[in-house]
Amino acid sequence: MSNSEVAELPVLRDGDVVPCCPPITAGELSRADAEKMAAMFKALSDPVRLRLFSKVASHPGGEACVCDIADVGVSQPTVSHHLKKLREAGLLTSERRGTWVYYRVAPSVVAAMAAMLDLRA
Amino acid sequence: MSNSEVAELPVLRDGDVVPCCPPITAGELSRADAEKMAAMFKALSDPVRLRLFSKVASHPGGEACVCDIADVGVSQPTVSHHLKKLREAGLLTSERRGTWVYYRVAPSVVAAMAAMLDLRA
DNA sequence: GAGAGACATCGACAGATATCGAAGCAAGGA
DNA sequence: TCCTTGCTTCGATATCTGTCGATGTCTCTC
Repeated sequence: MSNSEVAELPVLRDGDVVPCCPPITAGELSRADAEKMAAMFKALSDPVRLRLFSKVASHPGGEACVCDIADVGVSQPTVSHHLKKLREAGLLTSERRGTWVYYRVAPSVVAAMAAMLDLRA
Repeated sequence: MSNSEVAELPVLRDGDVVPCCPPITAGELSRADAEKMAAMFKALSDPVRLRLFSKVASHPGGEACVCDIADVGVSQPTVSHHLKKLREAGLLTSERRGTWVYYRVAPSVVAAMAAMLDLRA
């Protein structure tokens, strides 16, 4: 990822919450809001990331270590790469406990995306 | 319908409806479902497309002609390119009436995406 | 400490994507 | 019929993205 272009798109740190953006029917999106929202959707725009995300989301206890979800048909570095993207988008958080790293869903961000898509015309 | 391995990702024609995919917490996503969902999210993963979409969605009457929404900071061919992507993803439909082409939101597809994001842990 | 296992980062590369100018096509008006 | 306007398609190009093997870092065990 090339550093610092136009939109600063700050990298989210684990645990951050983004209460982003009005429903998409509320009016024209500002450029800044559009950038934020696009970044979140982009995080879910890859089949591998989507499968990783759903594995975490559906895992008992609400969290899963990488070893539990890594079987998605790509190499281990690629899995790590995608998990990083999901983390940076604020969709997942990670925590190291001993040997393993556990991921869990950051609910508020996903809820925000769902709210934006709530059409209710 | 569950035949394809490599997921041919058929281009959607205007008016098609995709009743796609279970909630993301319901369990692991199949490869095919992940491909479908990723294609929809990818359509909204660009700031320009997001702004175009919100302009259509928030336009009085639920539809807008290209001339009404084309001011998003990129050239007119680029606008057309993005509208085509949104059409192919099933998020917008288009109809020519005389000189102008009108776009409107395809609600069912967007509702499907919102449903998938409905966490309800 | 040394070794092993679990993840992350690095470097490289093929394929996809966004963007533009130019050209094409359709519809309406002079 | 020709011209203008609205929109799409085409061709070119710079940039981004997904993927992998190799390597680095952390932690636990012996």
